[in-house]
Amino acid sequence: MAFSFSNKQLSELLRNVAAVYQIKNKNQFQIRAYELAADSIEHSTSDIKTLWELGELDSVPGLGESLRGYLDELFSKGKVKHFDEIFEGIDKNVFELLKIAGIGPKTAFKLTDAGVKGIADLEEKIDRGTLLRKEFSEKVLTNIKAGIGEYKRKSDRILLPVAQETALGVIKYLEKHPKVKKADTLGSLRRMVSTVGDIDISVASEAPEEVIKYFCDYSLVDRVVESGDKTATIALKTGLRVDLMVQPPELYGNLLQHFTGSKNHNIKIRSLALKKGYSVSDNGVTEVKSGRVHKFTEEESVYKLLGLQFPSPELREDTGEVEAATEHKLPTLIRPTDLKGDLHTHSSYTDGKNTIQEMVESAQNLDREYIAITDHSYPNLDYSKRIKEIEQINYSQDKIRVIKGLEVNINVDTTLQIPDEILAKHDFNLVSIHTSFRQTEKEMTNRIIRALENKYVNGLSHPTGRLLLEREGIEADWAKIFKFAADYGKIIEINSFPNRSDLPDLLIREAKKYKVKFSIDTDAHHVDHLKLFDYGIALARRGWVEKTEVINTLPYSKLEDIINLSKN
DNA sequence: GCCGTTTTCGGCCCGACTGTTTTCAGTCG
Repeated sequence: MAFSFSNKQLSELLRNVAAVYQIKNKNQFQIRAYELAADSIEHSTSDIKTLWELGELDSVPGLGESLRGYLDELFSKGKVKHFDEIFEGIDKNVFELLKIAGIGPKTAFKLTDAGVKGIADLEEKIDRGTLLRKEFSEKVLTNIKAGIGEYKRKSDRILLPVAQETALGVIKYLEKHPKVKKADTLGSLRRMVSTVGDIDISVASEAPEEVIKYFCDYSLVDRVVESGDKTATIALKTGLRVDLMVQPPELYGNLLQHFTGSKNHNIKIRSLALKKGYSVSDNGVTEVKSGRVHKFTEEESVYKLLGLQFPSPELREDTGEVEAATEHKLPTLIRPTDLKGDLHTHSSYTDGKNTIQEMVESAQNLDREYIAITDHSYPNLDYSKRIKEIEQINYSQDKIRVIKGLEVNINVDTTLQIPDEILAKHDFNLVSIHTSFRQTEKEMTNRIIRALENKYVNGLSHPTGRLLLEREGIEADWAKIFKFAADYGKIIEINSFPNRSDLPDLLIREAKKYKVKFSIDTDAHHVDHLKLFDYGIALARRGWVEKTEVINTLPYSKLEDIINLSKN
């Protein structure tokens, strides 16, 4: 008898242990070990329980002998005696209160100790004034109350384009100030993570106090959370937080470097720097012995001083890029200008908003060399009419080639939604899952591989089927699917649509190991969507993808060799 | 509690801001 725990549940459990250790004033490095293990599990592409079953837990970084032992106990007995002892005397409401910004483990503990039963109860007790006492001053409670308000207004994370739009508004406002020399995004936004929790912005200026005051006066501000000499945080009316970091222009490179990488990237860089005798921060790179400070206007110089190849922001996640940069073996990442055409788009024949003609004209205006119109496999569709229309467009002009494509549903019984005779009349057929997302891993893997076995099928689109902030992706044996795709020349799509961003970056890295060929597509359902390539490119770069691994970097003439296009 | 091009012990990234703090703890990124 074994007990099941998802990666998310496991990382939450370890984070809770870390929180209680903080309350109990345990060794800070022990606390960090638990947090690092939680991060590692949360970001793992493999199911931790499956790894445990295979006896491969030691492949997970951050899981040492002790933690592997605890997980072993957890999976076999359903609980861990050591953890139960740790949690003894700790009200479980502590963990709910931690969701409020500004409340950490110690404050959460003090609040539950004072009888608080959760977030709603906390708000009520603050309003009634029953919490006011020495350890919770008026100011502290006002701050917490504002934090609760923001928690209720905002969703956990927002999609990258939404964050970018908000950030652009702030940056445009900042750039109007005469003392602002430069302004950029930082953090997860600059790394182009598909969902973003808050917005970080950098400014180069000789007059930080003036800029910070100006920032706090931004029209969409709900409240100023904090503001000091060189940084400030505001909460917008939407509940979203914006952090500002200011440094003089001669330290702007150091600032960008300090606040772009993930927490673990930064820790690794600074540890590595220490071994070389440097202390790295946004105030410069200091030679520990002499105290000499290196200031840089460009962040490239920081990495150069440390003897590292420059890692593009998208790579700075501590997933091997620091090691690769040490050996100067970072990949040459694909760029937006490398893409020659789009291989996944829809028209008004199915659920697209524009006609084929309109889609083609827009694609041509965007300098695409080709576009595949891949409408859904609706059983009642007039396929001959659609094919004829595409052929006529190709006949009438030679500026852009239109590829007759389809996006075919894979039925739950592994068959395809339409017969082979229809597929055979098209030049590019993608398959995808649009129903029954919750099959077992084994069933789903079989379903996808059966579909890819069809000789008329060229590739798999939006492979995991995830919808960010809405729906988890399917469970499947990706290693098996990637191996099959690589062996039989089937393409795995990187879907640019921001709420899909599918494959996820870590699975792209997995797929690369099997030498899978990708396509980067927009999945456009409207002419405006044809511009979404940048998000697919960003995702591919986060997955370390190079130009040569993506088939639609090829010109039409070379593409024909790969997908056997019929002459039309 | 983890980990190793200073390996099985002794280290473990760096700093800003707030509150009420006269030197620091808590929180955050």
